Formats: sequence, C-alpha cells, structure tokens
Amino acid sequence: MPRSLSAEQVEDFRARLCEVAQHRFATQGRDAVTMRQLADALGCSPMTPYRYFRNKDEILAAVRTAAFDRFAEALEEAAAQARGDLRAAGQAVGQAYVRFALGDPDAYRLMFDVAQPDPERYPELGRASTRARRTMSASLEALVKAGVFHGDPELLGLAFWSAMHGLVMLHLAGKLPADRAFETVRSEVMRLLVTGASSAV
Amino acid sequence: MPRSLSAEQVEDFRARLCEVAQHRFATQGRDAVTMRQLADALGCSPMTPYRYFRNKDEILAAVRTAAFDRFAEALEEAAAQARGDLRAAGQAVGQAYVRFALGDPDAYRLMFDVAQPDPERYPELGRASTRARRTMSASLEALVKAGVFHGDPELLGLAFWSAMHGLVMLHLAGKLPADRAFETVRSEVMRLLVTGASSAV
DNA sequence: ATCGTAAATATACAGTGTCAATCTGTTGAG
DNA sequence: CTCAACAGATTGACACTGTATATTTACGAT
Repeated sequence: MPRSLSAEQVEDFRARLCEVAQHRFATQGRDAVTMRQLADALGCSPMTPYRYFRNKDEILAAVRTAAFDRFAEALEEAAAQARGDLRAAGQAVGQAYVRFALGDPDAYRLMFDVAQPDPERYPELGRASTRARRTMSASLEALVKAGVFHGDPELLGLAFWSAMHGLVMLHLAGKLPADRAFETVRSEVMRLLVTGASSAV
Repeated sequence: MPRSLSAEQVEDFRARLCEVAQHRFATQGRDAVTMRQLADALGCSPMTPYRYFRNKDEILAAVRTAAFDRFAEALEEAAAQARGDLRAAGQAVGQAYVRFALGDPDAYRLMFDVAQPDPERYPELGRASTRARRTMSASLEALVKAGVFHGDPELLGLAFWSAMHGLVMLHLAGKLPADRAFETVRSEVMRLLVTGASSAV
C-alpha cells in the first residue's frame, strides 16, 4: 500500500487553502482570484488544490460556509449571553450582527455580497446559511411573544434584517459619509425601527 | 481627408453597445461578460468597441452612469409630481425608489451591486451618482423642516436609504421568502421607519 | 530491491482582454 | 478620373485564465 493522506492532513491542507482564499475572494471577488495565485501562496503546484476540492467554486463554497458558521456562532453566543432579559437579548443579537460584520468584513461580504454560481450544489452552504438566519429571527419572535414588539414576527425579522443589511452594505461599500458615522447611523436606524415596532399596529 | 465618423454615428454605436452590455453586466457580472460576446452581438469584430471606448471598464462605467441618470430622473419626476403636498412627495420618492429598482433591476444592480475596478477614473459616474443621492435626501429634509419628521435630516436620509437598499438587495438576491412578500415587507419597513421618525427625539 | 499506487506535477487546450500590425474603404487634391 | 492619405475595422499575436489529461514522484508492503 502506498502512503495515503490522513484525514487530519487533508483537513489541514483545506484549512490552509481556505485561509488564503477567504480574504482574496472577499476583497477581489470570485473571478479575480486565480488558482495559480492560490497555489503560489501555498507553495504548491496549480493543480494540487484539485485533489482537495473539486474546483474553484467548491473552494468558494467552503469558505462561505465557514463564514456562515462563524456568523451563526457569534449570534448564538450573543443570544445565550443575555438569556434572562428578552430586551437585552434582542439588542445583543442586533449588536452581534453589526459587530461581526465590521469585525470580519471579509466574512460578511462572502456571505451576502460574493456571488456563487450554483449555490444549490453545495448543501452544507445552505445548512450554514439557514442556521444563521434561524438565530437572527428567534430573538425577535421572543420579543413579539412577550408583547414588547407588535406585529408579525417574521415580517419584523425581515424588516430589521433588511435595514441592518443595507446599512452594513453601504458602510462596507464606503457610501456612508465618514467612519465614525456608522455607529451614528446604526443607532438612528435602530431608534426608528424599535420605536416603530414598539407602537401598536 | 478620409471619411470620419460623425458624432451621431459615434453616439449610435456607443448606445447600441451599451444596450447590449447593460443586461449582461447586470446579470452575469463584469468578468463573465466578454468583449468577444459583445462584439458578436453587435456583429463586429472584437476590437471594434475599442475605437469607441478605452477598454472594458469604460464600457461598464458608461452603462452604470446611464443607470444612475435614469434613476435620478425617476426620483426627480416623482418629487416634482407631488410638489404641493410634502408628505405625498416624500412617499412618492420612496415609492419611485423601489418602483425603479423592481422595474429595472438591471439598472439597480449596476448602480449598487456591480463592482467597478477604479470608480474615481470616471468623473461622469460620480456626477450621476451624486445627482441621484441629492434628490433622495431632499424630500426628507423638507419633511423635517416642516416638522413632520423629527431628527437630523441627513441621518434620517441615510437610515431610510439603508433600509430601502437592504430590502431591495435581499429581494433581488432572492433572499426574501416569496414574490408577493416584497410589497408586504416594504410597507412594514416603511411603517416602522415612518412611525419612528414621526415621534419626537 | 521492487512493485503498485496515491499524490503531486507537467503538459496541453480553449478561453480571456487587449496591444500592435495589417487591411479596407472613403475622400479630398491634383 | 486617379491616387495617396488616413480613419476605422480587422487580424494576429501575447500573456493570462480554469482545468482535463498525461506524466512523474515517492512511499508502504512484499
């Protein structure tokens, strides 16, 4: 029997490749990243990654899946942190959302901005994405059930998500005036949304 | 002296090229569109467009500039339509925003979703983009001046813009549940924002 | 030592944007 | 009418891309 890669070795190579690929995919877009560049960065030949991934898009899917999972974990942790107080938990999840987006803009862009040719080909990607969304809406549903917010919980969730997503996208695209302005705009958006959601339908 | 292209002929070719390029850039992204495809669609050789545009990115910039100008015009028209009634004018501009985004998703994506390598190289693009933004915030400022909304007008403008942008982006990306849902989510977002903005700081 | 085979590499191909050289066709001057 | 001059279109390269296929390398079992 010839030597064979251990699962550990395989995972190690995949991890090293993903670490290099994540930043490049996020900042330059899928097409601007070349297999030869990635191979150079890893010190291997251009075809070696093909032993660990079917093709370029599978690398992209792996990187995006990892981003969704980290995102979901951050949200879940925030929700768990302030378990007792519903209002605090909702606020914590909202803050975790933007904190993650600003702290790891590569991951945020990978999740919501980088286009993936055939997403349905990668079930793990769908699972991770669903996991993130589930946590996002859970705290809002709780607030409605508790009578703090009024309206259809799912609808409220989409509305909050839309607003936060737009805010983050404009910020990451550099369309918001200055850097300090982000927190200002964020709290303003939140003020409007919370005030609106708190008043009866 | 040899024959020379009239300004009209030049503009005609540029227009035909842009019409073909706009949809492709918007739906497939900058890199997936090839000069050879565009040339085929126009029935010319791959190098002919280079006589009318410096390179591929200049074509992209031209297409995006046109989109911004059409967008600005739609907003300006809506604002002018309901001149007398401030509240109606604000609502009209908001509706014109989403109506345009949904009616011409290609243009919306070109403006806010398609990445342009060196935007600062194309001053016309910046001008058109500024024109659109100016109209967007003007009606909101008027509402604040009239005492209908409360808060910093610029901040309110950014908040409304963020929310609408996020909503449209999620819709265009197919992340909102169903097709009918868009209008539902839109009015919910608007309900929250308007309610929040109407209450005193 | 040598054989079998997994892993890595080398080669090759059809595609890309676009530079540079070439060709085409119109037009004003003689 | 002829023809040179030159704008505009085309062709042919070149260095790049993703990746299929062929080849080489290197290691464990005999």
